[in-house]
Amino acid sequence: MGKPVYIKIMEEIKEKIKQGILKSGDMIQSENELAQIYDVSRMTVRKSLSILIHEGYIYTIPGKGNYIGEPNQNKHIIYFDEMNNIDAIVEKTELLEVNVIKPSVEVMLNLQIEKNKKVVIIRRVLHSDEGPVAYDEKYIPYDKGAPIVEKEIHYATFPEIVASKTSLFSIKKELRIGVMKSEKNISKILKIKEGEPLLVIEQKILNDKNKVIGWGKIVMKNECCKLTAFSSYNQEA
Amino acid sequence: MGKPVYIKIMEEIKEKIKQGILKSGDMIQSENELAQIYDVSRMTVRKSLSILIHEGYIYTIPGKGNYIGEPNQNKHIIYFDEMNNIDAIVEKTELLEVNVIKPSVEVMLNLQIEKNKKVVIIRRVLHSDEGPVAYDEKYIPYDKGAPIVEKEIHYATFPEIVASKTSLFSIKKELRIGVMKSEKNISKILKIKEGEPLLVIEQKILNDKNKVIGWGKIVMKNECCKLTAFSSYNQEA
DNA sequence: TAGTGGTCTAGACCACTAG
DNA sequence: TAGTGGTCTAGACCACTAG
Repeated sequence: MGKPVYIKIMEEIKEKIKQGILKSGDMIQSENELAQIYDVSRMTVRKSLSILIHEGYIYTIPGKGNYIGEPNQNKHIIYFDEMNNIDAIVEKTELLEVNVIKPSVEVMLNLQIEKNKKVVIIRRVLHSDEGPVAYDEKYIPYDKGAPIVEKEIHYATFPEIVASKTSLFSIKKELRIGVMKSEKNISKILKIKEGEPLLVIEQKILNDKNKVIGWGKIVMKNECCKLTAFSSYNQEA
Repeated sequence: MGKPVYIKIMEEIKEKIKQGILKSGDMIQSENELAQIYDVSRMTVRKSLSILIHEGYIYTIPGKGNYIGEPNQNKHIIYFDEMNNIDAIVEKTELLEVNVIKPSVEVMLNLQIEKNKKVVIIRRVLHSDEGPVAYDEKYIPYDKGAPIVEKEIHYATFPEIVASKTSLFSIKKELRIGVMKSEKNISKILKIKEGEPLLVIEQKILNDKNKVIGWGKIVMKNECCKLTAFSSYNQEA
């Protein structure tokens, strides 16, 4: 009912784009023209347009005008968090190991550290109410004197574990999704046959200066842990 | 150098959040106070805050104030498009089949159509310069009289194929990522051993009214097609 | 030179919150 | 009742574009 004017204008233009009345590359009316047409101030028009810009419907060339964008249907949003997946909610975690070790080459490369630097290893098994669903391995560069509190690690997500050192707001995360065949060790842990396909999700945690402050991978049984992603158009609306 | 004032204010507040000076749940100064402090108009302050809101740093309770949010490190952005993956760029596509068929139960359920409705099936193999990398199977509800142009299908992504009927702006996409063991047929096509693990990405295309207008799945050889996702904080900055 | 978008102001009125 | 954010205005000056 009492929709603000800027929302109405935004929706009208969006509708024209969706219906194809305005097409990719088309220039839309200038802000001044729109202000006249809708009998509002230019600032109100700009508020409408800023939403469309944010959602990717239009883009601006300063000095020229506003144009209809190219629909980028390849951008998606995915929610991932080792504790709360869509299909299986983790009921229990089992801490297999917390230790300070010499890193393997793989870990060294991923953490971008020197050879003699030690790392903290954390190994967990995540259980749903129906049994083990995922095996989780995380590595953090070891700083002398930084205590490792096992209790804190039990139910924490990776960002939370690393966050003791920095604000959760200042870290970035990178996921890498792939597959692998279940090996002997993992098969035993997850109670599956050897050779079964597993979903592998690598997590890299970066700080504000793009320094790697954590790396790990989680391998998941397929049946319980599919990932879902949504195209980002219209999502924010 | 000539950064706008609203950017500076935004960055100052963001920095305080990242450094932990302002913590989750804290209320920040009111818009009027900030306007006084920075000696700008309230509208300028609001512009700064709107960025922080959009990026998830703060949230607003009307009538009360603006508050520091909870960092949601589980939201990621992933780019996916069957033609341009990160590791393997598709050089060539091979069209195996374009046909109108009676759908299987799986297809029927996913397209949410009735039993007697026919569907268009499109089967492709995607090749990089090093050989086959993915096998792709798509289904579209068949409308009488809608021509299927093989040429158009060859290099198109799924949204592009469906888009002839609607604007690309009015569709939504849903991905589902999982794994599977390579079966006989697919093994032959991708030239791999049976039982090898494959990444499976289901794509569901929805129109404006949330009606399914396309469903398909693409299975990818692991070595060449890892997916990468990034946490969405700081991405837009 | 006329027109475009980018930034910014100083005000207004509103619904809502909370003492 | 004083204060908060939400909406909106009518103006200003700027850098930039393109004829």
